[in-house]
Amino acid sequence: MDRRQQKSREAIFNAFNRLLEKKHFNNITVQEIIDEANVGRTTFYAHFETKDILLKEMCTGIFEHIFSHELPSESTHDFSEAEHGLDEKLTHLLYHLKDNKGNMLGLFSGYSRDLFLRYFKEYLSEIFMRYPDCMRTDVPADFALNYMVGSFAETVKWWINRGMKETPEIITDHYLKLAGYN
Amino acid sequence: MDRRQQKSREAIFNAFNRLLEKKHFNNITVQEIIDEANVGRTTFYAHFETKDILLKEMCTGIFEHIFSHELPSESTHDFSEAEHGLDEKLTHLLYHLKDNKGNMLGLFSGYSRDLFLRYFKEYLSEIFMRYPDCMRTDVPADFALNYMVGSFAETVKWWINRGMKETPEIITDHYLKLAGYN
DNA sequence: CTAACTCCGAACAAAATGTTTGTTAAAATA
DNA sequence: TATTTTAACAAACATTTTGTTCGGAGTTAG
Repeated sequence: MDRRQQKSREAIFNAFNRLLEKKHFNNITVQEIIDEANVGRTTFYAHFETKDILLKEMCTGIFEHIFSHELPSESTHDFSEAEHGLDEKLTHLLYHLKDNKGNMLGLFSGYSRDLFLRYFKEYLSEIFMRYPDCMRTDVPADFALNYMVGSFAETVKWWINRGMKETPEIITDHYLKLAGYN
Repeated sequence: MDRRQQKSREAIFNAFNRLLEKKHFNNITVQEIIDEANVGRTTFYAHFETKDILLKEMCTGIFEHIFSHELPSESTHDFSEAEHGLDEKLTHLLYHLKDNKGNMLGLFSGYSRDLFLRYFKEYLSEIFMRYPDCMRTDVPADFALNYMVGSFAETVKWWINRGMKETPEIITDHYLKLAGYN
């Protein structure tokens, strides 16, 4: 890919991220992003059709990076997955989030956590679906999945809200306790 | 209060609600609301400073109505509360939501559920805090509260998403099962 | 009845949106 | 190296949205 494209794209992402630290997504204008990123108006629209698409692409970028470790390709020998329990997976995931905090401070700790978490849940479902054993069977399956994903996302939000003070191990432990996994 | 004010306010709420059924909050303009409500531009801004405040006032209006039954004043004799368990409270709450569906279809089933749920959770916390017994003690108290509120909100979202097919009793039962209450 | 209040439409400036145009510089290709 | 493609850019543009101001007309309440 053209080096210039990367540079522009990067500049826009960074500017957007900086703005997200200070303002809510809704109240950020394309004009502000352009000014902050110091790119031409035309350039922005050449890269991103709308502000929403910018957000979406930013999120998928993060998640594809984070979840690439968590979701090994289908071709991988299956027992390698079985080796890692759900608790290890979740802990590992939280470590990735904590590490990425610096890069994605705007999305994580800004006024737009909810948007971030909406995309987060999509990827989270993939993980939980790989652990059918931890799913309760006395309620409908999709209800159970939604409950696990939703409550974990809420847990992460709680964690982020307070500045990620606790270790990932502690959070996973608390979560799995309340989820009735232990 | 002036009857004209009520009429205008009502017209704006209804128009906003109709628009929320079709479009996401972000993509609704004040102009559209004005046109749909058939009120003057000046009138809108006389009532609501911004679009966000309009949403907030609409939500608080709903919740104050719904939760007025659920949160009796402090002066009420306490044992009347103790009579009703958490399960009955939640079921009762879900019935209110289901009844109000017609009026608040836009908020409930539109593209802006997340916004609705954010305000919802604030009121929900009030309820759960009245039932400290159902809160786990092997994790921090605020973690437990956040977990209960968050997972219930996610449950409600799931329920709404699918058109509220199940009865409130069923939903409460499923939820309390997974919350480890039974 | 009167005084205060509310609505309305029109007009307004300021800001944001999304597109077009021609030019310049960088990258890919041959 | 020379050529061609590609991207960035500033400037200008029409359009839409925002939020405010004005005077006039109708409604409400004391």
